[in-house]
Amino acid sequence: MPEEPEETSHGEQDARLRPFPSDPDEARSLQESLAHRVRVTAVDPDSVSLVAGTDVTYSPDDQRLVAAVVVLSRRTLEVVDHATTVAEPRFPYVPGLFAFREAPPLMETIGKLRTSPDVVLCDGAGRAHPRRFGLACHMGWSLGRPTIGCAKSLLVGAAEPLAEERGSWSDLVAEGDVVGRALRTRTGVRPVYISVGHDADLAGSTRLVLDLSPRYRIPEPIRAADQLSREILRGDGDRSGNV
DNA sequence: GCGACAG
DNA sequence: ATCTTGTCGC
Repeated sequence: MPEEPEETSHGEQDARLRPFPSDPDEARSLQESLAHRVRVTAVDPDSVSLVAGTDVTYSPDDQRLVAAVVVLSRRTLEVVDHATTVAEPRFPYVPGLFAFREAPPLMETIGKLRTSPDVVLCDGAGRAHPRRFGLACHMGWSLGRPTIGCAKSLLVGAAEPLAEERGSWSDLVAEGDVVGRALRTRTGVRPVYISVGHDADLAGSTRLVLDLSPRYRIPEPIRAADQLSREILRGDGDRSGNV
């Protein structure tokens, strides 16, 4: 459900109605017109109760996908809710247009949750994007709630060198802008790349993602969504024990 | 023209 | 992303 009913241009009203065009050029111009709407707002990790992680897995022939969203307690990291959607890919993978492939099934899946997460952690980029409107921004704009992008590799820019210790970070710079941070979630392991999706800030996002990654490189909510989507794709019979 | 390119 | 288990090393 969209957010506040602000001054909206005709173009943006149109975007509300058709947020996922199937034409690549139309998709790019939509990103350009929406990038300025990303809100950077301070997020206090300690006030976050529920965090959702999202991921999508594809069948080898790319004829089927499974979108998964898992909600964990920020404090205990226990799974409190989850939902999945099986669908057919409607948009090809094109670097920079990832949202048009993954956001539709993810939005549908979030709609199936019975809980309402305070923050959504997306597997991909937020503002660290050629037009500053990656998947996490698109999700945040569509949901009207805080989102954070957490990518395993870079789409744009370069990260300043960072120390080997867990918790160290450095600026992620693209075209002269600080668009995110490289964050070391495990000592001696490649960093992950954090960027603001919507209604978040880099300082709060960095702390939150670090708190959510006590043991592995990838934060728990995204790991849980990754595992769940793979299980469903494989057609695992026994799913008992899951909340 | 060439290389890079979230998942 | 996906095809895929064990294995080497800290």
